[in-house]
Amino acid sequence: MSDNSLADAPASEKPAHFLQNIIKRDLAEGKVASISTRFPPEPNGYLHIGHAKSICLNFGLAREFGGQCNLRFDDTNPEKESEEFVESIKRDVTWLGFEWSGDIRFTSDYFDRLYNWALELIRAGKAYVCDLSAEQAREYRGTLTEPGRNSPNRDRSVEENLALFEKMKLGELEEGSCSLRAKIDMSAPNINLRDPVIYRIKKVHHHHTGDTWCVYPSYDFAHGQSDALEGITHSICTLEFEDHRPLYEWFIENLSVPATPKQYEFARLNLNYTVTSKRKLRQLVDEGFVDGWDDPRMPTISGMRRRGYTPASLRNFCERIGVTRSDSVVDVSMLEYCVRDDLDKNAPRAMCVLRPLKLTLTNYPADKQEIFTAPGHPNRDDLAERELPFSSTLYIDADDFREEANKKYKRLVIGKRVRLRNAYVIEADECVKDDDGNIVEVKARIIENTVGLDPEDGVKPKGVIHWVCGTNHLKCDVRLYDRLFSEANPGAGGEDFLKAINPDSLEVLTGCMAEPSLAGAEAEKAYQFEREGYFCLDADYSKDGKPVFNRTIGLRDSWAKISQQN
RNA sequence: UGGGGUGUAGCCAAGCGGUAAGGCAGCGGGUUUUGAUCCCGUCAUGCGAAGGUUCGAAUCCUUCCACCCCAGCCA
Repeated sequence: MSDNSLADAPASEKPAHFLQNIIKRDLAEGKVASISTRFPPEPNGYLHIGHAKSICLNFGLAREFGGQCNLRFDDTNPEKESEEFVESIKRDVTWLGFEWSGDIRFTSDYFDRLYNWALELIRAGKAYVCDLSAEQAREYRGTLTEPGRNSPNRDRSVEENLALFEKMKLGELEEGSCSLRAKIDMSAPNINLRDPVIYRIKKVHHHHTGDTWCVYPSYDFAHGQSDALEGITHSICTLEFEDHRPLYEWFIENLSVPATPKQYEFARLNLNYTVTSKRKLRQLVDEGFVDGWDDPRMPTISGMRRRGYTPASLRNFCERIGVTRSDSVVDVSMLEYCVRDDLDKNAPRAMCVLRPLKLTLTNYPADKQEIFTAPGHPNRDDLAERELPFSSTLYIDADDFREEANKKYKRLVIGKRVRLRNAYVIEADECVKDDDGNIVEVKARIIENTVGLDPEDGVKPKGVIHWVCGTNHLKCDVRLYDRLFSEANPGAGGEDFLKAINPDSLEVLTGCMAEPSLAGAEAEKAYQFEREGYFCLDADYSKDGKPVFNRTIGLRDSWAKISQQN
């Protein structure tokens, strides 16, 4: 008879999302032999957490199904694009852990072929040069509820169109004086089909093609054909492009393209208490609300990297939020969970006192020093142990001492005991105050024979606090970050999103004291400062030999809730 | 008021005619030399609403409602 030994539920796998299902079906039905996707950023800003979702999706799908994924810079608008952005994007994709197939692609590499396809359209009578100004074109386009009217130039001869387009290309016509439009249907209910502009004159230097061109293709004209050139099978974009799909398909059907890519849309990522719009992020940078695109408070990939987020935590986050077609706003706690999850498992532990308070051990010889060893991680023995110097003068965190407190407070209180992490149990006797009544020193006694042991008298300490040696520690600054916006949906209801900026998003602590082992900290490498949170050295802020640590995220803090209730 | 989409818990999200997965957050408890981690429990008589079909509906049909996107020579 069968037993239940195998009846345990198989590790429940994440259910496939709609794009995985489409790909499985296409592969099974033989529609495609293998898949090709692409991540197509415009190099006009730094990548943010929303792009991470797209990157994980496109590269992830290719990896999962044994296909390929290209990195393509969609650089059809030289006015906004630059090499700086190209470089940052390459760095971010690589850092996230993905590798693009073959060489990096640029839509601008296809400008010649795109131009020829424009000629093909003109010759077929499916495109024309329109002399309407931008304002006039808007009037002719109609509205959401009214059909548009045909441009007066709609029926120009092929020859004339060819000649005019040639002049556009040669730079003989002024910017804005005319454009090349696809001849589709000015009364189409889908406004994108009302004779969309496919080429415009821009006498602008291009970061990749220099001054070769003074006409540039529009996104709609360039994207699908670029996909076709690269043999992209599944062209994945965000929901707002859904209305463009008929146009995408119109070009593919009406042009002699080498392949027939298909477009699919998914919902972009929204995170509460965060803005994910290049325009807004650029504004924060340009107007000095943050230190730059990679300010640790920014939701950019470079900012998060500097803050201490790990590639694995971001990938895991993108995996957990799912891929659907419904608009959604993910709670930041989901992201925070992912970083803590990764860092808890992998970050070596260390002690750092953020707000030092002198602790004198009155029964410990002033000339004595011990060295304790502490594990690198409470449940991993593959991480190196650390050495902790100990002497009669120590520093503890000011928050960890109170003259008196109720029983919920499990730290140091006069007359009570507490465990110094990895060292002795101590008991506080008195504290010293300055003229203003501020506590400046605590005097305590060690309880003998309590390193690794409970007190022999049976009076166990209720809590554990961290500390650092008074004579042998590393001085450092610590930057504590809070959310950049104090409203869940910055800019909601037509408000200026800048009004939702959290004035306390940054707190710089100076005079912090860390255990000596942290002297060897490397930038971006995560440490858990025990009882505080996860931190990493910031190479840019650290100068003059004084290390500066960024707090990636604090530990979950159930004490905060308890203490606020009282 | 045209076209295109989307509605399952506070948030994300499975489900595709057989009686509401999972995760995050929350709440309760246990372990603990991190008030962390970890572990256990709890959390939708309900699937935007109302009708209808069916033995049976989140799943099918009808109507309605809400929200998002589109009128750049931006992407």
